[in-house]
Amino acid sequence: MKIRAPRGTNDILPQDTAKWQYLEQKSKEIFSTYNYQEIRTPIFEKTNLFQRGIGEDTDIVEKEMYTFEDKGGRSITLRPEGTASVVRSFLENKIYGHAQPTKYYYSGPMFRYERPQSGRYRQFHQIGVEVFGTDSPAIDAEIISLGMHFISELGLKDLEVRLNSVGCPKCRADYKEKLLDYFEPYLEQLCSDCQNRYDSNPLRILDCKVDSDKDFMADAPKIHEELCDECQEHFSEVKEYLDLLDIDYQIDATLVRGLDYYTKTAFEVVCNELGAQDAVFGGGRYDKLAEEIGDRDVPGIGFAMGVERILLALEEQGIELPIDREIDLFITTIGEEAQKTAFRYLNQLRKAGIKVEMDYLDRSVKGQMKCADRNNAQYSIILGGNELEKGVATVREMKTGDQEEIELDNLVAEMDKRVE
RNA sequence: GUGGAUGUAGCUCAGUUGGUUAGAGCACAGGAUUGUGGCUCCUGGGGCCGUGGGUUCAAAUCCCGUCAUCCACCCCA
Repeated sequence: MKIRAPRGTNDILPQDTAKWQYLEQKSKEIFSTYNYQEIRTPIFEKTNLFQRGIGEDTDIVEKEMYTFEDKGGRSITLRPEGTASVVRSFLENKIYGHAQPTKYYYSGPMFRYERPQSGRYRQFHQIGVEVFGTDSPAIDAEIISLGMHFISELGLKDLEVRLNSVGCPKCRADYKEKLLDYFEPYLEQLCSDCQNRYDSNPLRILDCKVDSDKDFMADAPKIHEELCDECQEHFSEVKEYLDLLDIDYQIDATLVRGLDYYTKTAFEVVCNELGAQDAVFGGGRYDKLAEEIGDRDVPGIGFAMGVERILLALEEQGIELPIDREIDLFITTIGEEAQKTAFRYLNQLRKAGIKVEMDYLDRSVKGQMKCADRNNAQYSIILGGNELEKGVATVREMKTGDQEEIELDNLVAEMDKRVE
């Protein structure tokens, strides 16, 4: 086979699409009980939306975007995440003029040019939520609770909520100074990556895997201890609301969002069975993002969860989603005349809403029965010369092997009664 | 972008120090049972051994390139 799916992309085949459908349907159900509504935005946007919305200095923008020029000479990018588009839409459609808050959810494919590995693909899928128009700490707790509600409902276990606050531009700038001062004498001892981080993104030094064991790490200043009064207050209220909901969490000082418009709450929910890419969902508050993209000061917060990662975790934990793979009946025929008669009944049964299948490959009776079995048919109908002569069909209940004859004229009505 | 491992049947994998028609289990098809699934037995169809080059009398096996997959780093869902 010469032509293959591009690197990092996956076909989702019927045995899996059933799981995807279940997941999507379940998420919609739960999100709507929290009064979140679906929003659908384009899968591609103008490149500068993401440059502004995610940040020029991020890896995503620097090296991971699928960017191309369209025939009109515009620079277009396949969305690498959902938030920027949703914020853009919120501003463009002037939703801020409506009563707030606005609570959205979305789901769909995202694209990042990265080396694939477990739980990471070039086309991957996220289900996410965004809330605009309030900076209430209750909403921060609500979306964490909402995400946990959803994945717990699926049966996932061994989940850990990690929580931090990255402050606001003001207190974060002060903190950065403190951090730089602190690390300056140790600069020589840091790994080469961290020496770069010292200039580009000092907060990242804190969760470096290479340097984590070095003794000076433990005493580095923690951001959640250096917040300004407002951010401190917000953070403790988020914790209070989470406590009210009995949601366990761990404060994680290494959890950061690099950019200036990310503010206050940052969180991540990890699953222990997942290996290196262990975040099932993650998000945070971005009170300065709307200002960056548009010119409105609108607070926002959201999370995104990785559908592939959820599926992976479910598999690791041996959790079977309740998926119905049965058919109601399978029609087995003997001879051409029976086959044609069956084809008519097949049609009538289907129109009555009964899930029916038959053989199209001229298989032997035994082969057709096998087929019925493989399809998990509840009943199989046998139609041959004997039956045609008597004007009946033999109906076999597959589980018990019990058989009875039913008048062809009553077949649809009788089967309708029998199937569940 | 960096590092490591791996590519043989639809799937999981054997394949000896290079040696003649490349194997097994599962799956699939047919039969044992003149018209009846699940168990058992028999038979059968399926492979450019990822791909391109090289070494050799001879390559699935050795060497190099390339593509892909997996794992990890970076970063993130």
